[in-house]
Amino acid sequence: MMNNRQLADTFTLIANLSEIKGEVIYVILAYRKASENLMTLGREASEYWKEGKLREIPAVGKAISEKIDELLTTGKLEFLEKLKQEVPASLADWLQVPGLGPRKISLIWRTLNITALSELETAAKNGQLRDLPGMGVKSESTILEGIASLARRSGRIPLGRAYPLAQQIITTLKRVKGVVAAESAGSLRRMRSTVGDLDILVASKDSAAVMEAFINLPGVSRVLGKGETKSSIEFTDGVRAQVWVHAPEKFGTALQYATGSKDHNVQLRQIALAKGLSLSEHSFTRANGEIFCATEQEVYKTLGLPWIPPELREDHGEVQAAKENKLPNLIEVKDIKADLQTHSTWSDGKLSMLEMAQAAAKRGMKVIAFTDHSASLGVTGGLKMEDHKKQAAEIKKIQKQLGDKILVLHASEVEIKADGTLDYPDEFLATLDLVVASMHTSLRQTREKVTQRTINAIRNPHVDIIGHPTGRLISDREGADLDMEAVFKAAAETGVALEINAHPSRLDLDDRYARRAKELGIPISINTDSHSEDDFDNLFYGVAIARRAWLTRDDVINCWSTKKLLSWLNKKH
DNA sequence: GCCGTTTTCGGCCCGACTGTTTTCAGTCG
Repeated sequence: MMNNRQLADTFTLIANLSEIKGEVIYVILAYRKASENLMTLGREASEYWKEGKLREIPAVGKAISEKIDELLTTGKLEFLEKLKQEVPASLADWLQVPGLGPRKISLIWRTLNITALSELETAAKNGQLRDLPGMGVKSESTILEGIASLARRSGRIPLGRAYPLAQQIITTLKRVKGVVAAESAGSLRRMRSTVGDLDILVASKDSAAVMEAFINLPGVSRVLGKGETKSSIEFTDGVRAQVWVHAPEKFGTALQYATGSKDHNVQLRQIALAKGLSLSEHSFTRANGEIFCATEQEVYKTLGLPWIPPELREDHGEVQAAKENKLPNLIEVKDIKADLQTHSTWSDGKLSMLEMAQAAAKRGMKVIAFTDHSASLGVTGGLKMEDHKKQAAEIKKIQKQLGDKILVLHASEVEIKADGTLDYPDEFLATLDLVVASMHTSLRQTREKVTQRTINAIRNPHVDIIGHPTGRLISDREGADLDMEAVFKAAAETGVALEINAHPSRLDLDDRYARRAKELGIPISINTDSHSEDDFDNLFYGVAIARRAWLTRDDVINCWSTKKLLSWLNKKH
């Protein structure tokens, strides 16, 4: 059975090959849109299919639902097979080469009759491209550089890497004379868990000075383009950044435009048109003049809408919600009062429990749970049952030192073992204040096995939270092949919380699953999984994912009062 | 190919930048 990612990949391939073939652009956009929506869907398309409700998926209409049906029924798609005979599938890879688009690919392929990327590289090196119509020596070297840059780049950039890098750039640009404001934009500002490149927007009347500073940032290896309003660069590690400079009085429309998403912006432009206005990054224009917006608030106000937080701007219902004044009151970092997964020197943490508790208290936490690993996770120095007596004694001791600054909970991150049992017996789990159950091993088990394993843990009467439920590591490994809908069903029935692990290499649950979990009334827990003091600052990323999932403070157990949290925990311990 | 408080047909993706050109086509976000 094909999963959402495989379906999305199929429709992206159809879009790419159709584009090279020369299909009308709107057909291609429709396939891309459907592909994107499949990727961000909180449920498997196969579930919709079983219910006969495929067309409830946004951007899936008659033609695409029929194709999904064929793919799920037979595993194949006649339409795609035919398309591949017209346009060799390997040409789709060429689109990844920066500077190469469908027109040039089509031209090169049809005239030189080559289809492999390696053949393209050879042709460029041999000077076979420069005589093609509309191409020259420069386009040849652009293509060669593009192929080389493709090899250097390793896919999308994790948010945890992109965000600090962008902050550095913003700090530098803010020091340039004439700069009034500088902010991140694009998917970075929307806080997607990975971003394609870094988008930055600057308000200044002196664009030249900003551009000069931008292309001279440390670590820049290539300047990909430099103009008056837009420039882009590539760093030695292949990361790309782009800056727009607009006059301060246009900053609102420019920031709104640059933040996207594309589909969100399309929605806004349509509302503008209905009001007789045309919205661009520069201004609103109408028959009798222009309206300039220095802030985003003014942009949304002009459209008759409340300001929409960037994390929601994915065209996932936020414009409709804004129209009805039903935008969620999104959770903020300051709402979080408890960190329910942290590690100390008792297992693989870097600091003592006292040091960790003090660091958490400094950041406004009222409760910290030490969830040092259980015994079977040997590499982490996991605790045997008898070790817990000593840990409990130390907690008693440090609690006296800490006073009422922060409450320390004696907990455990208990391994969900490959056979589906937990690392400690139930009688022991009952004695702990809190139990997080997580999987770290055998994540590649079959869907049935790994799903059942997780459900077993959820159904254990003493488990409070499932830690990093899918086990994914961003840009490193896919999560387990879980039947998430079955996992959600069990969690909804038992009231077990699912974690949004805030570590930027995890961010697990991701936003689409967290949103689905909320829909089903499942409590969410946002934890840093801290192993050192700096790790506590990752909370910000976890909250960002929660905001992308439309969560409010009521959805997240870490925001509850200590009293409410303890009474929730006491039911199981 | 999708979608509908203007539409079941006609919109939807438009502006900046580059390179190859002599007024524009292709790429990108």
